[in-house]
Amino acid sequence: MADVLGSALDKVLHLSALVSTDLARFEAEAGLTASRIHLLWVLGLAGPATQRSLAMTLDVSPRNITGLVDGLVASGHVTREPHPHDRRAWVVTPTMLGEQTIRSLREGHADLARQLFGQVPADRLAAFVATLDQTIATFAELVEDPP
Amino acid sequence: MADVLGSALDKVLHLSALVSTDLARFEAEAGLTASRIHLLWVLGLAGPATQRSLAMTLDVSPRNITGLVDGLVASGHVTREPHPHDRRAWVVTPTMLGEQTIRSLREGHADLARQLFGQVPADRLAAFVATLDQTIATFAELVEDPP
DNA sequence: TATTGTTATACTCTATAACTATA
DNA sequence: TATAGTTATAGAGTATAACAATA
Repeated sequence: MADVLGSALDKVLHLSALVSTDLARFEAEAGLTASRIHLLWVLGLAGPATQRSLAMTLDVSPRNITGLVDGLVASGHVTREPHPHDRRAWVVTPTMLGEQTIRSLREGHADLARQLFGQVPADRLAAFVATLDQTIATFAELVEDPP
Repeated sequence: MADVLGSALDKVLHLSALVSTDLARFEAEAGLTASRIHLLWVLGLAGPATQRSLAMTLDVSPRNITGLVDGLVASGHVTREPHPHDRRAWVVTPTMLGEQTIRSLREGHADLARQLFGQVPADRLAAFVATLDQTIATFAELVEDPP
């Protein structure tokens, strides 16, 4: 009964943990960490960004971004360019290596999705996604108006 | 097309991230960290355990367990008892506070599952769980026999 | 000789607070 | 006065390697 509900949640978390395992393989191969990969991913989505905007997007302190960008500059994945109109700010831009990493990140993500869900019939997959949507929406309501 | 597949994966990860947010609230309330909560959770599932077995279960170094247990002893959630038959080993056991924390952890988990999935019709939930099972099984095959 | 756990050392992620340079 | 980022400081999680005590 209520067991089915808990089991659904457990399985979502289990799948998510498995995907994290897969990411860990990528981390090892690329010599990066999860946080740095996350930053690169965001750069790939939104393009070059100031550290301030990265701090907001990643929901992390500005000081933390300094450290992450330091690491990515050292490994050659991004550069810090002067901001064209604001001499206080830096613009963080992926290098060619960074762009390449972002591409393989995307490919890995798409491959994994294809492998995981490719065999699921279309109607069942649609229902699956709809249930996820409903659940995510429910969660948003909970956060706004806790019981 | 392939977009649906990626979207399914993204949404699983999104829901998982939301659940982690919820856990963060618990962390703040209980004055604990995610790693220490994870250790307590495992103790709740399997009962008192040696540090060695905790290291294997949590897939973390023995040294790391020393630190986590140090923290949980300091906060009064667990005790280190001498192992009855092996004088090298400690047995980590929840205190009354630890047991109480484990209980509220379980309750919070069950509440969340009920809130998230309670409004989903039974047949749809069953299909959801079946899709998760299939996906998790697919992943296990991938890991054993990478493409 | 193998196992359990700790000390030593080091790196990353994270935060807050104080500060500099610039807007 | 407010904002962008860095320096200073601190704590947690993580790892490997060397070591002690015990099996």
